[in-house]
Amino acid sequence: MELTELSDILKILGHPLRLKVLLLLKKNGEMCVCELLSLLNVTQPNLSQHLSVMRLSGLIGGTKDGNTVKYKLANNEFLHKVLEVVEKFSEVEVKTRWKN
Amino acid sequence: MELTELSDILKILGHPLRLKVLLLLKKNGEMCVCELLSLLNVTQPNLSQHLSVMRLSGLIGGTKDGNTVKYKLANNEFLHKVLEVVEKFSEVEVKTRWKN
DNA sequence: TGACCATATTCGAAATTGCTTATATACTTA
DNA sequence: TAAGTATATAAGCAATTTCGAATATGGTCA
Repeated sequence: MELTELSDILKILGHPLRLKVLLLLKKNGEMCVCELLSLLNVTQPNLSQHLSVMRLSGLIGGTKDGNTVKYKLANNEFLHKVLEVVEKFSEVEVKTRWKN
Repeated sequence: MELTELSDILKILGHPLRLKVLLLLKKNGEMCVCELLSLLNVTQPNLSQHLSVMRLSGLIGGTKDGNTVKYKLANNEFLHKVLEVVEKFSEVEVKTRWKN
């Protein structure tokens, strides 16, 4: 991978909300927007815009399931490795998926 | 470390010039600005500004040696781990220090 | 001292980012 | 079909980033 490609990815990780979403997706495998929305303290359009950024850059993929959209991490080894490092250094307890 | 602290660091890595500088410092241990300047295709103020950003955020440290300033990576384990991942995925041949 | 280095800082303009509010789309269900 | 739900998109604006040009600082050496 080219250096600019790597720095582009790191730049996307360089926002706390996006980083948190990626960690949640890594931990939970697949989540719909409403689940993310219930865990993160942001407005729906704001979250949607960040998801859009990550989708367009290929870091996440979304599949429509009826009325909802489920997102998961893309198959990007660099992304996964960096997220592993982040997990290791993060004290923040990334909440698991809400279960009823 | 808090998530915002981690994303702040990743944000700084999310610029190709800064990333390249950090990789060079990691590889070469210590370099003066003029060496960096000779390897990177940027103006001196531009490089200096980026160095300033990295210095202020604690990712690098500089020591004055007569007329020149030598920079090296700070002792930041998270930074080192991420850079290792970047190195692993980077096809770009990071040039070693210029020798005469 | 005065003329050079190497590096840093300042300033201003252009581009980008991040957010809010409003609206659109698309699917579901009554 | 109409109303509701989930998600996306658009428009506008403030804040931030990035860079170039100009200038400042501080050390060296003749």
